[in-house]
Amino acid sequence: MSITLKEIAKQAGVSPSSVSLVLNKKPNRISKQTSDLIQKIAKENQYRPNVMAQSLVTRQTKTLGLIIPDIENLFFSKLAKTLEMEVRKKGYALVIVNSNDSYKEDGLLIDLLISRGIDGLFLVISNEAYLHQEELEEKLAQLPVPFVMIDRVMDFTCNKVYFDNVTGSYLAAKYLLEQGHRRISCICNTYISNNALSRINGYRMAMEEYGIKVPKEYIIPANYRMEGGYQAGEQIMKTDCTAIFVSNDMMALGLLKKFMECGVRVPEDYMIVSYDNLLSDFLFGIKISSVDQDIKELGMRSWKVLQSCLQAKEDMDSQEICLSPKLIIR
Amino acid sequence: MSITLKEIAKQAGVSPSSVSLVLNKKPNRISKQTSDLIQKIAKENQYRPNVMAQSLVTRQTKTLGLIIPDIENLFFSKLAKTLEMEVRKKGYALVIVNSNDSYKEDGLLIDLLISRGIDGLFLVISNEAYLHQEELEEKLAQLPVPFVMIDRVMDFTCNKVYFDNVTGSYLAAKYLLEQGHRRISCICNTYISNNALSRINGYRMAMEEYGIKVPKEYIIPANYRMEGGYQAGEQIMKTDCTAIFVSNDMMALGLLKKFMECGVRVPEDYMIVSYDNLLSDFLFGIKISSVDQDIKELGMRSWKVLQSCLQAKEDMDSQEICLSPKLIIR
DNA sequence: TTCGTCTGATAAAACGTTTTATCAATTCTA
DNA sequence: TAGAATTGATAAAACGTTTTATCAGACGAA
Repeated sequence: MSITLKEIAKQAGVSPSSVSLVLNKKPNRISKQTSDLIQKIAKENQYRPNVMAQSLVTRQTKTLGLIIPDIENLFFSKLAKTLEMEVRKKGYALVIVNSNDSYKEDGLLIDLLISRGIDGLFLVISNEAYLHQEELEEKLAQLPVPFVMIDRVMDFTCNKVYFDNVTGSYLAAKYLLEQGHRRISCICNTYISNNALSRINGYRMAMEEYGIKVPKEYIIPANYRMEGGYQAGEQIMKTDCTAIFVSNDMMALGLLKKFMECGVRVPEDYMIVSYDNLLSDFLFGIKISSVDQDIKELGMRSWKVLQSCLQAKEDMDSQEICLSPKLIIR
Repeated sequence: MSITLKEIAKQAGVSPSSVSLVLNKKPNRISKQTSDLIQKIAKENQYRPNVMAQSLVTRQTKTLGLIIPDIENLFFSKLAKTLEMEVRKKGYALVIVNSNDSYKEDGLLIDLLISRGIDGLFLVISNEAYLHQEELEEKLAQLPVPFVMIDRVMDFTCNKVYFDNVTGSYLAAKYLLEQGHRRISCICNTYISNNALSRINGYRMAMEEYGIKVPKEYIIPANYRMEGGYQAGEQIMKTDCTAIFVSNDMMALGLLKKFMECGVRVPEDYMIVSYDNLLSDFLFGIKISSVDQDIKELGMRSWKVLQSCLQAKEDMDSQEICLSPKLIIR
């Protein structure tokens, strides 16, 4: 059991109030001498304030929650890292929990975090959640703490920070068009999430701009993981397309695996543009342009938004921040 | 602000004690009638106990801490995921923090977590920590909560769960030997961590077994990240070796990048065995055998160890679990 | 009647802090 | 030199629980 503030007070021969005041650097009129003594004793005994006790009176836990679909996914682990580092700078700790991309877990985890006493919540919802929008909206409306939806957002009003997926995939498709391709297929996420839809829309926009009517078989819905991309590979090879826009990196990986196995060359046989730009360290030899999203920026902005809510005395207006992705050409 | 136990007591016209007893289903002599009333009021008002207040008196937070060097590293994010999922099953939450592989952070984070009131700690120390073994030993000895060192352990007695690195690298080197290679170099981590040393030792053991004296220039110390492997690539090419044991996957990645840039073929020019087996999803085309460590097992066993400490009334003997890696041949 | 035994419930301390109003002693001011 | 201002510090309440020892009343038995 570590030393308490009270015990320091006793050792220093002063009152607990003085110790608290000094150690928290609150405006006080304690003499330098006494103050130094207190600090010395605290340091020598490795005093660590009991956060529970502090929380009880200050009504803050200095703890934030982060719900993500999959911590093994580099996108989310990068986000978690940024968030953890940034909030720590302000004295907050971050409880990170994993929903396994399950809507049921989303709900459970929100309750779990709230009852643990977090001051605020970062929320990246599951893909499944898009099947229960109103339900989630209501649940979130009743949260006793401020929250920010990150990356995967919904249409109701709340704090959100996300990327412009339409522009991202528009850029991707346009690049392929500019390279002279006309028969461009699109491998997209089967989930009807906002992001998935936006990514198809951006692609369609670009195609339309070039006056191209997209044949049905060019739109290939797939599971958003590697398997999806792998399976989509078979479909692709049945079409006559010359280029592919893959709407996320995991699918791109699966697709490449399939191609590798079948002796299909990239970019000679198919030119590929992917989304996320998370593979650059891993794919050498294979040149794939990709839509890059600045995850660090995503995290920092989200923290800024949540921070403003935490500082505000009264309820704040919701903030909505949309970040622009950019295409990295390789 | 949600309703408090006190307020329920007032509404029900009973004492807080009664409410507490009833709501916690503690053995009590409250009449069914009173008990029902209390439950009803609690439910109607969506009573959620204040966890801080509870923790303050019960001295447990049902929260555990996890310190890892880098959450972006797949090894650690897998570990974090396993741990988070498992502890949650038992009603614990996990606070995950990132040390950036810095010893200073290790210390800071331990203090941070302790003062936040965790019930127990999972600890993966920084490589740097091996330069301060006694200091860390002392710090850990003074921890007010049970802890488990995971993967990167030290020689003093405490709970530890880790892999047998000697055997792992022995298997790796032996495989190369069995394939007929005799001039085998070893790219190893410059840090003098137990793991790094063990991995060199295993390699040496295998070489000795085959009666091969390892030339000095075959042992190539490098930064343990991609850059290290990349730089080591240059060195390698100056030697006459035909096979390489790379002591972790990130370095292997850097090495491969270098080779790719230089037109060096794998395995034609060099046969490579790496350590960690984390790249299988990412490297297609390139066949690299790798030493596989069952991270899920690592996590589960660590949790089991910590759990036994949490349940034990008195101090327990330290547990030490050493898991065997296996070589995945590709 | 008195004692013992239940029954239903409570009082009060404790957990470790923060915070505000207040106090006593000293120094300044005019 | 009296009053004002400053200095250095504290007392005590409050935060929301848990827990243990205790209490008052009712009932039955001797």
